[in-house]
Amino acid sequence: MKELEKVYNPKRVEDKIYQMWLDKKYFHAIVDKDKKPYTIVMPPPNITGQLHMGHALDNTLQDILIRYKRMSGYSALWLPGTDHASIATEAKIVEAMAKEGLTKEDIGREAFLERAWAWKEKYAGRIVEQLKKMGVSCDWDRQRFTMDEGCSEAVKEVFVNLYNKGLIYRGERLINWCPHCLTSISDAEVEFTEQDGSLWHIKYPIKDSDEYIVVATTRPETMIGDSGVCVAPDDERYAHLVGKTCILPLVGREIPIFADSYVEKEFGTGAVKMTPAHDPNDYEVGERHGLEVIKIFTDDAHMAENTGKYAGMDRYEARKAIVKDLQEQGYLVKTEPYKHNVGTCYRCHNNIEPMISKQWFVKMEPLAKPAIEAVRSGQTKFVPERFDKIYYHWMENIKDWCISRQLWWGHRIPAWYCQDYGELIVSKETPHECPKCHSTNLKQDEDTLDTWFSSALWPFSTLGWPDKDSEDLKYFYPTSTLVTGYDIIFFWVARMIFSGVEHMGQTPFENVFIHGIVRDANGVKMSKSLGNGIDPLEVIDQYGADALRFTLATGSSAGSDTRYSDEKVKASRNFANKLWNAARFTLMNIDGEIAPGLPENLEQEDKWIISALNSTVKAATENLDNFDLGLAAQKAYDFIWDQLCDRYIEIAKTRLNGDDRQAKDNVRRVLVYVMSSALKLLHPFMPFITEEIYQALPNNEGSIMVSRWPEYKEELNFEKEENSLNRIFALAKEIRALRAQMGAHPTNKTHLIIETDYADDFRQGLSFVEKFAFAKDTQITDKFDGDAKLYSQIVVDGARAFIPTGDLVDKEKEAARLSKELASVEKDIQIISSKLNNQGFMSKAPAAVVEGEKAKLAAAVDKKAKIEESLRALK
RNA sequence: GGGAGCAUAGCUCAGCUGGGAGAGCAUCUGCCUUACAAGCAGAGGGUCACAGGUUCGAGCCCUGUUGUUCCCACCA
Repeated sequence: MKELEKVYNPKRVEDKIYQMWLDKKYFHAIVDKDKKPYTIVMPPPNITGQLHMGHALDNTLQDILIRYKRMSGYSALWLPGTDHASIATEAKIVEAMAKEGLTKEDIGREAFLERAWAWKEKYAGRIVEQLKKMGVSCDWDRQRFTMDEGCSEAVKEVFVNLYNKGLIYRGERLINWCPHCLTSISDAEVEFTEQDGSLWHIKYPIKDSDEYIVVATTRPETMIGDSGVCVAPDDERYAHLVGKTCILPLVGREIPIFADSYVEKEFGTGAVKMTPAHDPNDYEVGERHGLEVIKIFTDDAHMAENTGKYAGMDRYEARKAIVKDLQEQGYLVKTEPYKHNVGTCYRCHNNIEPMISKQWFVKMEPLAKPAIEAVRSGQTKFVPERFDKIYYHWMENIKDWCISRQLWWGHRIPAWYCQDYGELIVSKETPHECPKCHSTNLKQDEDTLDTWFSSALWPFSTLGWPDKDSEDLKYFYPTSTLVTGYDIIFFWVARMIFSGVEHMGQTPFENVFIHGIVRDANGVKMSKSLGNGIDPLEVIDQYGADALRFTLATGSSAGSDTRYSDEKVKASRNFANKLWNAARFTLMNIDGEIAPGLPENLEQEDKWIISALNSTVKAATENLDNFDLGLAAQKAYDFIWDQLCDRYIEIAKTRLNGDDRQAKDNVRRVLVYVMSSALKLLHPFMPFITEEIYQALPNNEGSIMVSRWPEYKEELNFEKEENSLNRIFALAKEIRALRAQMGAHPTNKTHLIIETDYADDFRQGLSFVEKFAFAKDTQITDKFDGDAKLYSQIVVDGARAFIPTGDLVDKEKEAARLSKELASVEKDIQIISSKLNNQGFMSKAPAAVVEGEKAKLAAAVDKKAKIEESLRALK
């Protein structure tokens, strides 16, 4: 006999088991031609990151899938890694240096990178250790980093390939500039937020005239860089001014007035000042009309030297100063409050500044087309499906991707400039001389690449690409499922798809399983600034990793957000404890060896539980295959708690406490069989506790995580036994309800007579009828022949129970109860009859449904008669 | 401006291809029944947002309305 602690203690179990799994190399996937591969690449967490609920959810879902597939006989690879997160990491390091009074420029690029690598060494480990606490079964031997040698090789290969195909180019464009991070960012990295602002109406005098034109703007400070005023072509108010010149107030520059359909007459004054260097729309219009591009901001969003008296001012200081000057000089017509959307940096949330700048871009259209086709043709499927629309919309309207960043931490752009004649050399290897002029005076481009440029290659760069002979790549690519949040479909998923299609000729994954975000108990998004985040590690410390995982898995469904609350985790923890005690019971009742597998002779109740297990296996497996992970978990939960614990274990006690050695042995074998299978079903969700219990059970297959997933078997369906047991449970339930109403104490056992057409079934289950109904001296008969007046009566489908009123006496309550039952059954009869009398129903409903209704009616009529009889007896 | 999701018990959410509404938590009652009080037994509680439509039959399908959340676009 083996003793377990009375309460499950995850802390004692989790680390020990995780280490065992590591030692046994169970997470390590091998290229096995006899098995089918199943591959997941982990969305690499940032090295700046700490484990948060988003990671917890994402990794729980991945671990559930990979464990399920591993147990189902796949060579299951879950490939982990971390992301260098250039902009976020660089910001952290700059911040840390600032505390020492240092800047990047003070220490130089090389020393800075040394610090960055040191940071990586320290913190990449931290997030990995935190992930392990979740119980993730990823192949740590294959762990990768976006800036490791292989991934860097892939980045260079891709850059050079795309450049040679003309899909990467360098040019001056209007880009999003973050004055705080001091780098360009891509369109996807701009977040628009609504801000309170003003719409200033400003007079621009017409040259050689007393007239003026009034423009409306939200950004008066940019007027210093204005190079035109634009009106709608069909605007009669301004038709006479088109082609004329106006004079820029405060500056005195002469700028043209022209027409373009971009302008809408109805908005503002119908006249728009044009600042091509600092507004994306103005830039486009400016291109069409050959406007001068005058850059007036410095990189940190101060007024540049060419802005005269405003030079050196911050952009918002300058705004105040300029508005004041305009007002004093009589150019300001009016100011109205105006709410508008302003682009902010997704990292630091400062207002971005559109700027004209020379950057590197990926030409997107040729890449997007086949990537759209990959999803349209079903090579990659989104789960849930509706996310494909979001994907299409983005891909179809995609603009070129600005990939260069003015940062040091990242993949340096593999481009060199000949300092003598300006020749551009793009190459994987560092060139020694200029191919044109043989000068050795070469300088590498200072910029690095967008972090997402390397993440985009993750599904194949981690498997050995660009080495096309890599065994891993051949076997594990394309990967099976990508699990990620809807918030990075654009940043990451879309870019992986077009990269996979372009460089591998094959989409990177069969399925993209999308989940939502974890919100707090009030439905508010968890965030650092709000301080409403919950630390998964603290939750694990308090309730155990299994409880957290189970909560996240059952609480979330594909594509939807989920709310975290302590109560939910507590409920999961209670479930773990329930399971633990079921195991404790099982082990307490086993001493010595027991034979493996199921016994020859199965009792009615054995068949019932086996059959119920069998159905659960089937349903839960289907759920897992459909990515309904929460449903699968719920089914395992219901089976374990309601069927196994509340019923079968109670039933099993009869034989376990009896004297029949053979019966005892049989029930033990069934118990162990059912318990083992249930543990397996639950293992992907609660890996630690299931492993701990499984290993304590006799005849186990070693570790549960490499055991065989339970299979549905037709020969284990026992419909008859399920029906008869369900009848027994129903009757016992009614009796318990009656007893509760009468306030009968469990030790107050009652005499019981059961009148039923299923007498044999009830006789077989006699011991647990008595157990569940708190009865003794039970008689089973097909015809009751006592004096009904002396009994309380309980009626269910197919059976009637009689309990001497001496035991339970309140006749009035009983009459009320029976009357209520009668009313309910009468209502049933009425509804069913009206259906059966409905011509349409009879002629159009499927035969099986009609038969079902008829059977229901017969049962209800029978029940009604019995209740009426019982009521008469009461009087 | 365009698009998507959601609306079911007090709360959080299930509800498969249409066949008489479920769970957990919370509430109330009674139980320390030798696996488990992190438990057991019982009870109450829902016009399935609203209005139409399709159907023999609608929580589920269709249309519209309202509320709510989110995504995209960015009219200066």
